[in-house]
This record gives sequence, structure tokens and C-alpha cells, in this order.
Amino acid sequence: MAEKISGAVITRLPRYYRYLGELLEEGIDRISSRELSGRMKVTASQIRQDLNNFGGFGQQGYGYNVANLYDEIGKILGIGLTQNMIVIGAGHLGQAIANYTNYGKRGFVIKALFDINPDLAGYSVNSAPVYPLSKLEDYLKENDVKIAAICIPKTHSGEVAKRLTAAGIKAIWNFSHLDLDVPDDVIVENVHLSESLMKLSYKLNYESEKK
Amino acid sequence: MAEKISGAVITRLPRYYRYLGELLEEGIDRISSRELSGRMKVTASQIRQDLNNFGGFGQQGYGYNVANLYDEIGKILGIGLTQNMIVIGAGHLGQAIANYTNYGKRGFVIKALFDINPDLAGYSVNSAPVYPLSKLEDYLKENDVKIAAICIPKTHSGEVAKRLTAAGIKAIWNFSHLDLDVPDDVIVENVHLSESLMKLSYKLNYESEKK
DNA sequence: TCCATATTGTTAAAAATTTTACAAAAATTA
DNA sequence: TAATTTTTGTAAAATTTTTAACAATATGGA
Repeated sequence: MAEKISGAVITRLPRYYRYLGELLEEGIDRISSRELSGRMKVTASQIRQDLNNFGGFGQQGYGYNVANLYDEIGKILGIGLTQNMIVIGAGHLGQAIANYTNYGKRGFVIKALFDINPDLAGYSVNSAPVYPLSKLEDYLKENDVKIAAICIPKTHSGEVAKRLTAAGIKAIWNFSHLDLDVPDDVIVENVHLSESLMKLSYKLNYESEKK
Repeated sequence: MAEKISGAVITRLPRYYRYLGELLEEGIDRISSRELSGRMKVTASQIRQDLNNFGGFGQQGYGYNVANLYDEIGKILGIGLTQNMIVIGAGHLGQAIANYTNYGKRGFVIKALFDINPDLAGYSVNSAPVYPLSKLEDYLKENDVKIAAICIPKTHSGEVAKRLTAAGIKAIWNFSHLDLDVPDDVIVENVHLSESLMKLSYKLNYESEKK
């Protein structure tokens, strides 16, 4: 894995993983790039190219073993390692996240939520406790957590990101409407919902223009 | 706008819009592509190329008028047109969405939520009523709604998507863990949260490998 | 076992995207 | 007002990504 893998490839990996999971559930134990291509609506060539960034998982004349490929992609994605997470913001979105990732998603365990409103402390969401934000640093000193989801408005997210990285957080799943400025060794994965909705809006306009 | 605009460009538009909004708030009334480049961490050239897909909004020796460019991009994105929306699923995520888009986001008005659990009917979220899912078709017959957000598990989202498009919905904001199969003239914008988290996980592994 | 078929891994070609470079034009300064 | 500076819009070059093509190889059937 010496060569730098392009972002486009990485973005597609979880989708392969999802389809392979579905195949497993269907009891299918082997699949060719062409058949997968038909299901996923991408070219067979792209599937083979993407996978070969990480190794030759297939076999000529046979295709890919579903269970094996599923495991391999899982490993590449770091699934099954058990990653502790915290969620900043116990509002609707924070609660949705705290419930969502438990939906069977592998290895990601939400250990706690933090909220600026101290009145929420004592409650729990999906069996994860809610603490006041003031206890953030103390908590991180005593618990092995690398990932934090930021589910608070942009007015406070920049400040909180600073506190998180200062306290040792290595990856931020950012739902706030702001591009976070973090040290080089910290990863940020953005989910800008309103930008996604605007994209939908653009396409809606553009499509209706066609008629 | 005869030429087909690439997906990459469209994805970047909302981000330009966001930064221009910030500039407006800061009271800055003109900006060059180079200055914006510094803020957004993209090349000035890309900014100019992107904008010129839609027209020459700038002026040599001056740059871009912030208010004007903000408006123009807003128009391109269809902002301010007032789009009615419904949300399928009144769980945590559906409620988060119903609250979220109201956060000042322009023109998108959530008129109602629908849930398979009829006991939720009668409640309201952010002043939008919750109806039983069985009333979906009746509701869409009597209300002008083009956009639906799907916030239910994949076990039911395929079926619901069929009902939505049959009832005239033109765009689906899909939060379910499934690629929806819809007619050609219907737009789908996916938000696959667990795939986003896996991407983060990949990067976390990859980064730590570097050390 | 041998032959026809299937299918990968990979190289090469094509297409798309991004960056560079610069002429044209407006703004600012002297 | 003229000269200098700034900055766009865009053509061309460079890079990246995707698709096509195919030799190598395994499978499955006769």
C-alpha cells in the first residue's frame, strides 16, 4: 500500500462493502466484477481497478469470493477494531447519531455525549451518558477515545474542535456548518447536510429546466 | 447553460455559497479569486473556472462583488424559491432533519412528517404535524410537495420510494442505507452516514500507519 | 486429460478535471 | 491623463480518473 490511494477510491470502498454484505445475506458466495457491476451500476473495470489498489482478491475464471472480499474490505476500512467515540451536542442530531451508529454498524461504540447545557447531564441516549461539556477534558484524560462527532452549531464548533484536538482526539466527524481548522495529524470527515440539500435543489431546477 | 456541468463543480457550489455568506456577514463587499482561494483552501484558478461555467460574474482588476455573487450562486442553486418538503420517518433522524433545515436554511420548508407508527400521529415536530404513513398518498394529492427526505431503515425505504414517486415526488433526499431505484426524472441525493464514518475510519487507520 | 469458457490483473487509451499561463481590461496611483 | 498594478476569463498544458482491451490463468465440462 505504498502508493497514495485516491479519495475517489476510498469513497467507493464503503459502498462495495455494503453490496458485499447484501450478497452475503442473500447467501451468494461468489461474484464476478461483471455481475457486481450490474448491481452497483458502475463499470466492471472500475471495480477491478479499485480493488487492485489493495491487492488481488479475485481469481481468473472464478471471480471474487464474497465472504473473503467482504472481510478484506472490512479490514481496509478498519471495521471490527472497536473504536470508541463521543458525540458533542445532545440535541436531535447528536441523539440521532448516538442511536444510528448502533444500528449494527461494526466496531463504532458511542461511549458518551457532551452538551453545553448542564441540565441534560444525567440523561442517557441509547445507554450512553450525557455529560456537561465542561467535563470534556477530564473525560478524555481517563478514556481511550479517538473519534468525536461534532453535532453543535458553527458558533461553537470551532472552539470545541480546538479543545478536542488539544485533548488528544484524532478524528472528527463534523456535522457543523464550518470547515474546521485542525492540526495536520487530525482527520476531519465532513457531513454538510445543508450543502447536500442545495445540491439536490440544483439538480431539481436543472432537471425541470430540461422539459 | 447549454453544456453539462460536471458533478464536481455542483458539489463545490454550496461551499462557495457558504463562504460568500460568511463574507457578507463580515461586511466584506468585494473579493478576488486569490483571496477567496486563501480562505477556502482551493486554487484561485478552480474558483474562476467553476464560476465561469455559469457566467462571468467578476470584473478584471476588481474581483467579485460579494453580494452579487452570493445572489447569483443562490439563484443557480435554486435558493429562495420556497420548496415544500416532507420527511418520512419521525424517529431521531427525521426529527433532526425537521429541526435542522429550519436553522435558517433558505426556502426549504418542512410541511409534514410521516411515520409507520400511527401512535405518533397528532404530535408535531418544529411545528410540522406527524401523520400516519397510510395517509401519504392523500396528503400528496392535496399539497404541492416535490421533495421528500427518507429517514427510515432500508427494510422499508425501497417500498416507500416507490410510493413517493408514484405520488408525484420529484426529488428524494435519501438517508437510508440503500440505493433507491427510481424513474429517470426523479432526483436522488444520498446521505449515507455509515459510509461517511467508514471513510473516516479508513483515514484514521491509514494516518496512524504512517507513523 | 484436454478444450472451451470465464474472468481476473494490468497495460494502454480515452475522458475528465485541475492547474498554469497570459492577453485583455478595469482599477488605482502618480 | 498616463503608467502601473490588479485581476478576470479562457486557452492550453498537465494531471488524474475512468474505460477499454487483452494476455494470462483458472474453471468446468466432455
